[in-house]
Parts: sequence; structure tokens; C-alpha cells
Amino acid sequence: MALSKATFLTQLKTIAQPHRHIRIRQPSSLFPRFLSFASPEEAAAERRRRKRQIRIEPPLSALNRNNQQQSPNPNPKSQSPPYYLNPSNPKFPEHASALTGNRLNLHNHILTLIRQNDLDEAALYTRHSIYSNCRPTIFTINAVLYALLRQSRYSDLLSLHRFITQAGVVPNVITHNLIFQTYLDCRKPDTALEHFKQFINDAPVNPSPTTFRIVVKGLIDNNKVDRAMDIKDQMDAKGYATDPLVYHYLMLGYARNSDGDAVLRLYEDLKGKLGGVVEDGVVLGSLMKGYFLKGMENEAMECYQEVFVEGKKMSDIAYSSVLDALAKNGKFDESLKLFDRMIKEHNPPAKLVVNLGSFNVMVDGYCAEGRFKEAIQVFRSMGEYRCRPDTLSFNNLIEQLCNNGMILEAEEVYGEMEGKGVNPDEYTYGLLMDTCFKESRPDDAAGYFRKMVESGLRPNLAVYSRLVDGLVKVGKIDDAKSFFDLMVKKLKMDVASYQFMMKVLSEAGRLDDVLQIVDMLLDDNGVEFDEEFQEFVKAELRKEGREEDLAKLMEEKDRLKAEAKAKEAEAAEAAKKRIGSGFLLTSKLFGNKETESESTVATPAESSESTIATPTVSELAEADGSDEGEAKNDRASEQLTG
DNA sequence: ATAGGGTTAG
Repeated sequence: MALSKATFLTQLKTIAQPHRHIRIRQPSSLFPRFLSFASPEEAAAERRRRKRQIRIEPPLSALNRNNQQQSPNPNPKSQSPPYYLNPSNPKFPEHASALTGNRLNLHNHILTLIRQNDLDEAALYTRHSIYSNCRPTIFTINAVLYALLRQSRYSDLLSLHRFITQAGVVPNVITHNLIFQTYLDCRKPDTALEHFKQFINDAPVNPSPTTFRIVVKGLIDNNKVDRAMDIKDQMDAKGYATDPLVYHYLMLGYARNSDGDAVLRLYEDLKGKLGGVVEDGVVLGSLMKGYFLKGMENEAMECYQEVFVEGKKMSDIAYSSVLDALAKNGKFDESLKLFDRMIKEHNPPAKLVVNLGSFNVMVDGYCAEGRFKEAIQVFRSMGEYRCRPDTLSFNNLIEQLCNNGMILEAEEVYGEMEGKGVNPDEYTYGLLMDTCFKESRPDDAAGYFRKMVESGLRPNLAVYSRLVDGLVKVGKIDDAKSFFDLMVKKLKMDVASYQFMMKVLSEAGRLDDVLQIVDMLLDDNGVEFDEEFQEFVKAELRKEGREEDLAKLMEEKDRLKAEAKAKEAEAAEAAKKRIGSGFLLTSKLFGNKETESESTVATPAESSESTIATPTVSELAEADGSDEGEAKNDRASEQLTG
């Protein structure tokens, strides 16, 4: 049953995703937060203090489970076996004390790999260790999952999660939080909610206050305000402490839906729950938005004054939220003043007032005022305040410039990315490509597309279609065809994209090329070459009286297929005879075993009905964060229905 | 010792 080590390694390599582009999305909070404490110990002490503040009693259900586990079955009447002997009961995650000796060494080794940004190696090493005599702890696994999440490598994350689940590693609350966030980040709120529900009902551990923050924030970002409200209600019902941040998310969600009343209602609710005083300034921005929505400008500006009231807890991000409220509601000058003040107060590492978000808000503000030069200026100045732009903030500025006829400025900004160590993504190239077409620079447009492919990014069908369409429109048929050839194996082309190319070739009198595509379609199962499609091809061939060429080609194909089949049968027959005579076809047997081990070994959970199917390796295989939203949504709906 | 505290952009 056991696989040889060599075989196992090969298998690991197959499972591992190939190395892709590296896109770092460091949460801006990590660095400054570390810096704001004199030592890591102090930071840890502060975290513990905060944790204590918001700690709540565990729900009864979990307590019962705990008791059952520790002193099984105090009731002599009951015949059921002790809790821990029932394999269908949830297992408890490992305690932190498990992280010692070799397992601690392993942990540190993997953390080092993460710090070196070698996530492929970190994930591979984690998988490898699962079946070694030194299992990684859940803490180690969480660290890898989190690193993958930070870089939006969702498919790799889910694949690793599935792997460890199948291997029987018990997730803790952090693992669950990471999974919720993953699904929410890649726009699958329903899947996230399913997991959340399962977690609440079945997991032997409690949600943390952070769990609610993650889920509420993610639902709001997916415009599921009602669902988010449900979560808040659950939080209340379970007796969790009132969390201004959760209220802020919800208020923002209503503000985005232009429901000012709901925003104010939530604020009143919060105020009531906190005994009439909201010290945390984190809700000020969303509250102002609520007032602005209701046309209550005076109230909004009164609210703004609270920013400067002594005792109001104003963080860098609370400030940004206020900046945004001002800038988007006709108070741009006021936001400039506030920003100025923030900049002056900003004194890292002692006091952090501005961050990447503040700059992005200001960039948007300037652009909305048509002051693009100043937008670029303020964007470039952020380095002076220890803020580093990321791909998204670059894309934001580049898009604003592109959409306002400033392609040259946009390209200049794009040109600054490499020097700053920020990688363009599919969106960046798509933007530049589209704009170049608009500006009658088709060759440059094609150049951006090519660059995107060459740098290992994966354009989706929509971008590809815009490319070939743009090239054909200016008569660059050869170029379009060469991009078709380049992408046909890399993209899941649909019938429309095949027919588009065939039509173009047919109109250029290149029917042989059309037939060549048919030939390929007959080999490949990606798209079904059905009657309708055949009719389409016939109609094109008919123009030059070559209608019968299609039938000929198809017959020839059938003949070749039949031949190949016969050969295969012959080979199988021969193999059977050899096995009969005691000869083992090792490669074939090992091949089968490998497939089997991925799907069935160490998966007792999979048979249990109560367990949500863990994500498959192929799930989201193409949804690695950086694709265009439209494609992501398409895939998401595909997967949800499938 | 593993998440997390908030903003913004498609």
C-alpha cells in the first residue's frame, strides 16, 4: 500500500502548482504596527490585553462538548460510548504546546521560507511533512495559508487546505477564518457562508470576534448587506461584545447602497449599546456618509468636527474614511486641509496617521476634480511618508489617466512600477491595451498583451477577444491569427471566439486555415463541434464551392481515430497476456495507485455527510486573484452551479 | 509562536 518515496515525490510535484508571478499584497498594517511597539514582546502583550478585553464566554454547546470530552458520560443510563471514541465527532485542534522540538524546527524553517517569499517551497514542504514522522502543526499550516492568501493565491491555498483536511489535520479557528476570507476575497460569498454555517454548527471551537469582522466585512464587500446584518444579529445573540468596527462595515455597506436612514439607525443602535458614547472614531467616516446621503450637510460637518475632539480614538484608517467622506461629497478643499494636517502629524514610527489608503483617497479626490497632475504628484509623494504603492493603487491611477485621455502620463506611471518593485497584473495590461486601441496604436496594444503573456500572467477570454477584435478592425489579420495560435491552448475558448477567427480567415480567403481549426476542434474536446457549428463551417466553405471538404476532413479524422483505437485494444490484449504469464506492468499499476492516493487515502471525513466538500484541486485553478473581475465572476458562477 | 484594526481602487 505504501508508495515508494520517489513516487510520492513525483506525486507531490504533480500536485504542486507551477510557480506563478509573484504579487505581494502586504497588509499595510503589519509593518507599522510592529514598529509602533518598542519590542515584539510589548506588541504581544498589547495583543493579549486587547484579547482579554473582548473575551467572551464560550457558548454552551461548546462547553458541553468540552465536558463530554473530559469526563465522558457521567450519566450511567446512557449506553453511548465516550465522546472521543466516536470517530464521527469533531476532533479538537492541537494546542499551542504541540509546537515544540522537531515540529517547532519545522515551523521555523517554513516561516523562513515564507519570509523569503518562496511560497511554493513552503507549501510543498508542508505537504511533504504531513506524511513524514514530523507533522506540521496547524499553526505552521495557518502561516502558509495566510501567506498564500496575502498573495491572492486562492487556488493554491484551497488545494493545500484540502490536502491537510484529507490528511486529518484538525483546523483551528484561524484556519476557518482564513477559509472564510479566501472565499469572500474571490467573490464566493455563498460558499463562504456555507462554510461559516457549518463551522458554527459543527466545529468544536468558537468563532472569535475576528471571525465576525472577517465575515461581515467580506459580505459587505460582496454587497450582501442583509446577510451581513444576519451575522451581526448572530453575534449579538451569542453575547459577543459590541464591536464598532463591525458597525462601521455595516454602515458603509448601507452607505454604498445609498440607504442613509439605515446608516443612522445603525449608529443609534451602536451608541445605545455603548452607553451613549462612541469613543472609537472608526465610525465617523461612514456616519458622515449617512448624513450626506440624507442631505444633512450640517450634521455631517458637525460630525467631522468630532475628529478633533480630545479622547476620540482616531487611527490612520479612521482618518482615511473621513477623508473619503469629505472628498466624495463636495468637500474636497476640506479634505485637502485635513490631509495636510494628517501629513504634518505623521511621524513614523511614533505616530502613523497617513497610509497607502489615505493617498489613494487623495488621488481619487484630485482626479474627480480634474486635477490629474496633482493626483500624480501626490501619488509620487507617498514614498516620503513611508508608504508604498501596490498594484491596485497603480492600476487605480493608471485607469483614471487612461479614461481621461492621458495615455502618455498613464504609461509614464506604468513605467515607474518596475523600479518600485510593483508587478503589473492582468488588469494593468488590459487597461493599457484598451487605451492604445482607442488611441489608434494597435501595435502597442498588441505589445502590452504579448508582454502580459510573456510575464506569466494569464489574460482571460474577454481581454483576448478585445485584442483580436481590435486587430481585425484595423486589418491586422495575420497578427490576430498569431495571437489566436498563441492563446488557443492557453485559454478555454468558446464557440464564439473560434467562429470569430474562422469568419475572419474565411473572409480573407484562407479556407485552409479554417479547416485547420476544424481539425484541431475534432481532436480537442474543449468545444463541441456540433451540427450547428458544422453548418457554420459549411456556409463558409460554400463560398468557394468547397462544402464537401468538411465531410472529407471528418471522415479522415474518424478513420484515424478508429485506427488508434484498434491499436490501443491490441496493446491491451498483449498486456493482459503478459500479466497472465506473471509479468507485472509496474508503471500502469503505480499510475493507478497515485491517482487513488490523492482522492481517497486519509479522507475519512469525505464520507461524512455533515462535512462540506473541501475545495478540489482544480477549483479556482484559474481564479488566482489577479484576473479581471468579469472572468472571476463567470468562473465563480460556473463553480457554484457545478 | 498561526488571523486580526478598520481606508481606497476594477
